[in-house]
Amino acid sequence: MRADAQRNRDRILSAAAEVVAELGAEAPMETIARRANVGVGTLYRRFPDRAALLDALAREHAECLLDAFGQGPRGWKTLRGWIEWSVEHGRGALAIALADVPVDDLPEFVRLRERIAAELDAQVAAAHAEGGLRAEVSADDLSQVLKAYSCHPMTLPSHLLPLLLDGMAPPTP
Amino acid sequence: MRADAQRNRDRILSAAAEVVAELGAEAPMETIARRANVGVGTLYRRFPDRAALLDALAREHAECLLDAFGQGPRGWKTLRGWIEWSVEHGRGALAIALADVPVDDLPEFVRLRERIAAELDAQVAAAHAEGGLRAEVSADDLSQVLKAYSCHPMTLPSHLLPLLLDGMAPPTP
DNA sequence: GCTAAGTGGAAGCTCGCCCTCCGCTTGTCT
DNA sequence: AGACAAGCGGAGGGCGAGCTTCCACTTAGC
Repeated sequence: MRADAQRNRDRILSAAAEVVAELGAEAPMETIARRANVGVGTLYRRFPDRAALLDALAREHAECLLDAFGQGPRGWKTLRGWIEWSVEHGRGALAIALADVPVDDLPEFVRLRERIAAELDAQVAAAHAEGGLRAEVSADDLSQVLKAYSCHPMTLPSHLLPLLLDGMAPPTP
Repeated sequence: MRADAQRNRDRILSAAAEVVAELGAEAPMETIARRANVGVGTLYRRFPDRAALLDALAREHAECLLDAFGQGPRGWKTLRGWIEWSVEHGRGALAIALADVPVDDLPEFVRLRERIAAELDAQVAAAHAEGGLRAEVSADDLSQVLKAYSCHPMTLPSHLLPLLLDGMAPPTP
C-alpha cells in the first residue's frame, strides 16, 4: 500500500471516529470525507460501504473501550466510572457498538457488541449484589443510556449524566 | 362546516397528538393522516401545512399543559410533579412546544413557548431558593430533558426519569 | 521518466417525504 | 327524491439529502 494511501486511510478513520461521536452512526459519508480532507471517492475505495467503515472502527477501538473497565473489582463504582469515561472519551466507539445498524456479516462488530453486553451484564449483576445500584435499573437500561449519549449526543446535556447516575444509587432516606 | 368535515378535523388533531408524541414533531404527514383514517388530501385541505397543524395543536393543548402546574406553591415538588405529568400525559403538546421548528408567524405556538419558558424559569428559581434543586441544574437543562423525552421518546427508557429527577435534588451525604 | 496506484468531486440514482390535483362520494337543502 | 356544493382519498409530480460510481487528473515509487 502506497504511503499516501495509508495516511489517508488513517485520516479517514480518525475523522470517522470524531464525526460519529458528534453526529451518531448515521452521519453522512460526505461529512466524514470532508473532515478527513479527502474526497468521497477516496473514502469509498478504502471502505466499500458504511458498514465496512464502522467495522474497521470497531476493530480499532474495541480494545481501549474494554480496557477502560480496568482490572478493579466489579461493582457499581467501577461500572459508573466506566460509563462516565466512555461517554467522555469513547463516544465514537460506543456509537458504533450500540447503533441500530444491521450487522450480521461484520464479525468484529458483532464481537465488540457481545463483549460489551457481557461485561455490562456482569458489572450490573455485581452492582446489584453489593447493593450499589437500584434493582429497577437493568443492564439494558444502562445500555440505552449509553446509546442515547453516544448515538444522539445532542439530546441531553452531558452534565446531567452524573445526576442520573446519582439517582441510580439506592435512595438514602 | 359540514358534519363529516368537523369529525375528520377532530380525528386529525387527535391522531396528530398521538403520532407527534410517539415520533416527534417531524413525523411524516402521511403517518398522521393514516392514523386518523383519512387521506393526506383531507389533512392538507384542513391544515395547509405542517406548521398550521402544529399551531392548531398548540392552541388545543396549551391550557391543559399549563393548568397542570396547578395552583400550589412554586418549588421543586410542584415542578417535579409537573415534569412527570407532562412526560406521561403531555408528550404531544410538549413535543410541539419544544420542537426545533421555526415558528415566527405562528402566534399561538410562540405564546405557548413563552408561557412554558416563563413558568419553568419561575419554578426553577423557586426550587433553587428553597434548596430543593441543585444549583447546577438550570431551567434550560430541564427544558432539554423535557424535549428529549417528548421529541425523541425512543431514546431513553421513561422509568429512568424519576431517577434523573432524584439525582437533581441536593446530595445528602 | 514511466506507470500503476491513488485522488477528488461532479453526476446519476434512490428514497422518503411534501404537497397538489381531480374524479368520485356524501351530506344537506329544497 | 334530486341537485349540487362540500368533502374525500390517494396517485403522482417534485424536491432535497445522501449514497455510490466513474473517470480525467495527479503522484509516489521504482
